[in-house]
Amino acid sequence: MERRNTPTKEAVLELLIKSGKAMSRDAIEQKITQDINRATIYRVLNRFCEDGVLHRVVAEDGKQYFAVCVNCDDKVLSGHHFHFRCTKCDTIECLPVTVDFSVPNGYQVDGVNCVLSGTCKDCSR
Amino acid sequence: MERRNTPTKEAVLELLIKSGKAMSRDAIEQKITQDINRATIYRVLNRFCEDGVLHRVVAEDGKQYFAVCVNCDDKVLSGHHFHFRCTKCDTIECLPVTVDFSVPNGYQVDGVNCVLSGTCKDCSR
DNA sequence: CATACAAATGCGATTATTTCGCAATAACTA
DNA sequence: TAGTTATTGCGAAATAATCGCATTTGTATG
Repeated sequence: MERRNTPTKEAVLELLIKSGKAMSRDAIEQKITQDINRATIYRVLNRFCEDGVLHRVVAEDGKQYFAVCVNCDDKVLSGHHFHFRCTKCDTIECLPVTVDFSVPNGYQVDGVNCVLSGTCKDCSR
Repeated sequence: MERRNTPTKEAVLELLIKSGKAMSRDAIEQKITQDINRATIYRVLNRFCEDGVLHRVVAEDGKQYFAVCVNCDDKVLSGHHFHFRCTKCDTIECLPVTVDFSVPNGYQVDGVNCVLSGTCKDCSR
């Protein structure tokens, strides 16, 4: 199952890089210039997640958001970090804030999904 | 809009207290003895959340889970705490681990939704 | 105890998100 | 250039959650 380069994949990735935020399938479909099928967008996103190109966040609205984590060089963002969902402008962004925790004995953590919600710095003025 | 006591509400709350975990509408409908309509369960749960009796968690599966936070006296659990979703037994529980963070200037946090996933202590042996 | 008002419920339909199967298309390799 | 197979489009389907509306029921009042 080797990957192939397609205009669709490139367009989705480029959009996510340019936006600098985490986007839902919905938002991607709206913002993207070309016409891509809904199911295809999901498949592209899921493949990118498998390949470690994107990471997936599930917000309190139950929807999946995908981000390319622009600052993956950043040591703070390379690990698990908080996400912030602005309920005003309805965007999700990666916060440069590491998620720190220690679980009780016997628990094995495989995934971390932390989303804060409220008003972002652009909307709070 | 004052609240009334009904058998339905009592049954749902009792089940959640007894379980000691966060349950989805689905799980509640399965475990509860009496026959309650799906929409009603959602309405009961939402009302309990409004009244501060339950708190709502959205897991990475995009589903809503409701917990009564058995240890609300516990100073750790009274505030925002991590939740743990076991992918083996598919249950969600409140962890006695506080969520600590400090957001960049300008952000105003209204909600916290933090879920760790993996294998719980019962399933990891 | 009977009555009236509004909250709560049941039911069916509806919206929204995500996935799946299958046929057609297109990217890569030889 | 041809063949293999990953990728896409399309329609259907699965799942979660909500909504409108008629009916039931809890509670306060006379």
